[in-house]
Amino acid sequence: MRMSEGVEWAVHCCLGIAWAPDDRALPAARLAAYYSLPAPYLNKQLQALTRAGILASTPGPRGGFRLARPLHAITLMDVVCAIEGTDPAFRCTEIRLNTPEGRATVDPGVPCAVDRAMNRAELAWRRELAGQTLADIHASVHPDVIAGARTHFTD
Amino acid sequence: MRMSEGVEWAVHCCLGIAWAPDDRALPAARLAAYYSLPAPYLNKQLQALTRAGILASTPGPRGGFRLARPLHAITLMDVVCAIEGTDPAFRCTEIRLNTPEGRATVDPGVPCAVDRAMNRAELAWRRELAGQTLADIHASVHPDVIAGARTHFTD
DNA sequence: GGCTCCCTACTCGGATAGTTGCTGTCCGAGTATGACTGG
DNA sequence: CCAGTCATACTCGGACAGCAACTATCCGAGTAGGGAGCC
Repeated sequence: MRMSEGVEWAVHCCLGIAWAPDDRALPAARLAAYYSLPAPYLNKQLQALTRAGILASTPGPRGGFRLARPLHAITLMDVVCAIEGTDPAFRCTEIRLNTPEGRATVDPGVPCAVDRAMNRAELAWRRELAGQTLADIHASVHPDVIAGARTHFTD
Repeated sequence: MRMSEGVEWAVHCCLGIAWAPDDRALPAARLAAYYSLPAPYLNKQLQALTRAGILASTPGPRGGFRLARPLHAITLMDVVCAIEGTDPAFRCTEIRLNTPEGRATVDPGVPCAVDRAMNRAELAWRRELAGQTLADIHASVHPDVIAGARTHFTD
């Protein structure tokens, strides 16, 4: 099980956009250059964030991305779902029904015990992600880093 | 992010092995036939469980797999780690250090805030997995299912 | 001088190849069983 | 009748293809801005 690298990029880029001046949108190319990331692929991730309603994009000259809502209203869960999708990591294929007596002895109304146990763990994971906002992460970043980003994005 | 399908197989097969008669080991082919799974690939998963010390294998005629320890001593975390590996799903690549001023402003001793937040969520997930044993799952399976499996494995 | 129109350049957006890891498969090494042979 | 030996068949174990998803990339649609031309 491996989370897409785009999630890390997405979180960092949301913070970078928050640190940029508010008066104008931040182009994807600028973000890519700042974090030394491949620009076209980063663009793809930012598009996903836009579709999820986390970012707002404006095309044309002086266009780019800006936050659709403040940092404290964006949870890590939002970002992860935007990039990775909403499907659960564990997907029960109901192999208990494939047993010789499966369809006779198993009550389809009762969910698979394995599935329930996995979902319980995944719920704890999601709950923890939903409990942390980008503002929380922002608060634990050293001010010098934020100041450095701001100057690089002001230009 | 998607968990390997082998995890589901592994948990169900551990239960199946537990339900089989204790006097002899259960061959992988028998398990595969019972759950309608591809035998060679299931064998691969069982090998992983053996390497992790969850199962014990005996080659030769009347050989097969049996539990290396009782159900209550096997957690879901054990099974997931055996199949998926121990690497965390989120792997921080420290892109914060790739910024122009990154190596100057970021203190390498302070961990990445994004990484810490993700690890916190993943820890909650692992904690929940470690808190559930196969005995717990076994307890919530209908007795008829267990009886059916036992007869099919006794033969 | 001011307004309108057009052209340019810039940006996002989705459609298109490359690569890694999971899925599925196969055959060889090793061993307990059972039969056979000799005492 | 019993013990030793051998052949056999069965099982796990690791090495080998196929496929899907992630990674990386490109080019086209759309738009704001600036300049030229006209009134």
